[in-house]
Amino acid sequence: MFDENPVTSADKTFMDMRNAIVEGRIAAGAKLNEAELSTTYEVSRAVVREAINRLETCHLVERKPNVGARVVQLTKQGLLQIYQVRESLEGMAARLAASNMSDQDVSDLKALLDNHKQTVEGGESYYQEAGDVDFHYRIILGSKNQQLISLLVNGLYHLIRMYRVQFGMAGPRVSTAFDEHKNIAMAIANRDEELAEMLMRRHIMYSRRNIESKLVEG
Amino acid sequence: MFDENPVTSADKTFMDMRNAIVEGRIAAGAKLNEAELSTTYEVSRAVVREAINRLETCHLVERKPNVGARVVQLTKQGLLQIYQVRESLEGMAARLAASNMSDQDVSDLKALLDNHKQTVEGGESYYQEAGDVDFHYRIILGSKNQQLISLLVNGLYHLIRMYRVQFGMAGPRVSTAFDEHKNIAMAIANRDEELAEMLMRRHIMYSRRNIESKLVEG
DNA sequence: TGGGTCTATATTGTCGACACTTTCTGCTAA
DNA sequence: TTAGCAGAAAGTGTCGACAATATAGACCCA
Repeated sequence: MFDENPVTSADKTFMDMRNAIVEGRIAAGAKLNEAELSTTYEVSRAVVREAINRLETCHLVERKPNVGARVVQLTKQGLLQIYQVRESLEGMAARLAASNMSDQDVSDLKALLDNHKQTVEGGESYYQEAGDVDFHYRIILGSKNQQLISLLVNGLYHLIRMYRVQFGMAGPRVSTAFDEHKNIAMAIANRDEELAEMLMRRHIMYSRRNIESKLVEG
Repeated sequence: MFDENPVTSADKTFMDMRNAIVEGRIAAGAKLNEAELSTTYEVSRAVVREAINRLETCHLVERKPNVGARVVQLTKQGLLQIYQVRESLEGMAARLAASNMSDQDVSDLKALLDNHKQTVEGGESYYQEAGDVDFHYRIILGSKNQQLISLLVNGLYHLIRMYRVQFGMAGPRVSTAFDEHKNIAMAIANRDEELAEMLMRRHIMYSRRNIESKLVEG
């Protein structure tokens, strides 16, 4: 959904590694050994290094000169900081989307939610997750602000996914979240910038609180 | 101010190229030829490629597979989009700084402004620019939100500088901006989160308008 | 003359080898 | 016993060469 097809070998290695990290097959905090990875993925070290560079760009790994790269550590504090940033940026995205989305964009968004509704009623949690990501993704694109799009899509989204997957919070708040989505879409359709931003910020805030409560339990 | 000393050869090349781009010695929109750059900076192509990767990370260049990298094009629209994002992110930084800065941080900030005042009265425009960057930088750090810090410092700030330098807007609004800084610092010292955010957002908005008016003239 | 194909050239992508730095290990000496 | 210092091992940084791809230009044909 996010990425075009990988054209170069480094593209593919980057995506493979990214998925491995997001899904925890490469553990959080783990050291990345270039030689080892190059045999695993059957490419040269140069390709692995290129892939690691890009992983660093989307904040999934951290590098230290002459020492190496590690997968980021997942912490409660880190998660909350991401949600703080998300609230601000996606709130803004919703506001901009309300003024910049084309009518076509808006009806596509509604159609997405209709589709989504079916699967929610079916109760399939994976599709719920995917649907949620897709919804947010479209609003980000709808902002038509390239800087914002780049920051969120290339910069934060995979990290968010990583937290969701590894903290085991796929498909929370299913029907509630769906209603929130519907209201946001409505505000955007009405070109109500202020309301769209407010609803999006609250939507993300609720999501954060939901996660916080789970973390305290866990 | 921003960066530690370069430890590796790629670090140095990256910084050199970054300055060259920000200051326009490598023109906006220019194609980056790896072989050529490798002779210019007297390093291997691998090092140049690494540097280009990092330049891409801070949005100063764009790469296309099998084609190459170009310096970003500066457009009025792009500038406005950056300022939109800045308003949101730095507003948030100011709010977080008001709650998270240590008392020591706050007095350092005040001291900075006092120093700054002297140079403003001296009327030295270069120091004005540097002082402005430094002020904003401290508030960003004061937010203590790593994600936010990374997005702004590694992701946006050099691009902003590039616009400022190449659109020839060094040292605008000198004394006005200084007063705004003072008010923001005051709000932070009073731990008034809401006011700090609002003042910062307006400060950046004024700055944007100032630039917009210059652009229409130019 | 215009369009299209094919070749030649330039440029990026990938590779394996070597250089340098860090880290581990075992030894020496107080 | 332990602190500290070699020396070895492991890992990252850098390099030059080769492979694959895209671009530019010549040539052909309608």
